[in-house]
Amino acid sequence: MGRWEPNACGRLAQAALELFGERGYEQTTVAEIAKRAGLTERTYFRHYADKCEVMFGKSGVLQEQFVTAVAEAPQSMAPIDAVAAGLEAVAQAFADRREYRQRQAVIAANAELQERELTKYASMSAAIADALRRRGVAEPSATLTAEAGIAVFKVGFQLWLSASEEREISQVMRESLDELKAVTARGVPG
Amino acid sequence: MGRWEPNACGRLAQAALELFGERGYEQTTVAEIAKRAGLTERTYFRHYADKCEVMFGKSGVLQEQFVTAVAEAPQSMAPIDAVAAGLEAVAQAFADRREYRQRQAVIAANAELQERELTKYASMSAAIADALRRRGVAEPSATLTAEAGIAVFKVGFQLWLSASEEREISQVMRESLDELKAVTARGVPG
DNA sequence: AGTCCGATGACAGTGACTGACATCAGTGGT
DNA sequence: ACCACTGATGTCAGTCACTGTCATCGGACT
Repeated sequence: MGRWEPNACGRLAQAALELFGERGYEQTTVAEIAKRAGLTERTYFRHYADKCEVMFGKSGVLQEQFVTAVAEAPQSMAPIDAVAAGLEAVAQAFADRREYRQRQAVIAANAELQERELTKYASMSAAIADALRRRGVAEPSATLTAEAGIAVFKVGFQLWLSASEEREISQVMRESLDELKAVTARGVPG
Repeated sequence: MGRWEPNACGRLAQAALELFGERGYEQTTVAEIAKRAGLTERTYFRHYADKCEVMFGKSGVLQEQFVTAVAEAPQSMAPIDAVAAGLEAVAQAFADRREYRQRQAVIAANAELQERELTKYASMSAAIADALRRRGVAEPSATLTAEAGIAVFKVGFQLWLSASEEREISQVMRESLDELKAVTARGVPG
């Protein structure tokens, strides 16, 4: 038993999510997470760099999907439209809201987790900017377009999660992007 | 001597900046910072919540200036122009680049400090969105406009710091905002 | 059976951060 | 001058995140 049970990472992530939900992030020790997963504290830190990281296991996959979609968008597409393609691509990965709601509730309850989430978004933004640069987009346009895309993603994701009625996330993302385009439109009304 | 020396906060901030620059953030202990400031570790934590915070003393002032400018912009102004007024206002606060270059070099050298910097930006963004809402801007426009403003600030600040020739920061901010407007412009070229 | 390797356990240690209590400097009242 | 009061500081013990090191175990391969 114990040793050599498969999927140690997943068990740790599951245990952490449960415990953070039950008692809160700060009231949970890493030793407790490891114990619930049938492992030791030392082994926890061999799978996750710190106490936060266990909540962000899938963020790498998301980033990769986004970047790939941006990179593979037709060269004729404007940068902002390549980013839109990236948003469309990642939207496919989000299915049932329940999971994400539970997860976001845990993150919303703790400043340390929110801080780490911002880092993940920043990492995505940097990776997207990089993909845009490889498409020939110059600075500072690449960084600004990537930041705009992440802003749309953040807002769209939040809207999708908190909406009372179930909606298509890709639809929400498109609307959010349109909203951004509207508020940054050149002409000053009035 | 020792006790009751004035400006404990400032001495701690100065000591921290020096030590982080000399040996690096991770190679510096809070006890060492406190000692150089003529204080104890315990007193450090009475002035700053954690080891990072000592680097971000002035961020609150910056946020207040930005928010005030947004709030006081003429009601006839579009949201994005109120944010532009905020950018203009904070630009006044940045004088010599040397200070900021040293500071940003320290931050760039450590992930924990970068993470905290993102939190400060997020706090500014939330405060700006709040000011926009008080101007009657609805969601998600308020959040998107605020995020766009922060993106412009980040990019503009970076450009200003890294430019080879000395330039007016308010000018750089205006150009960055124009660039954002350009990349988010509706029409797809080609 | 013997050998090797990667994942885990055990243990000691550092440093960030906190709670509780004592102590000191300056202030104001008498 | 004396004394109470307040707020900033020092002291000390303790928790917990995180790390380095070495022993140990399970499985694969020969």
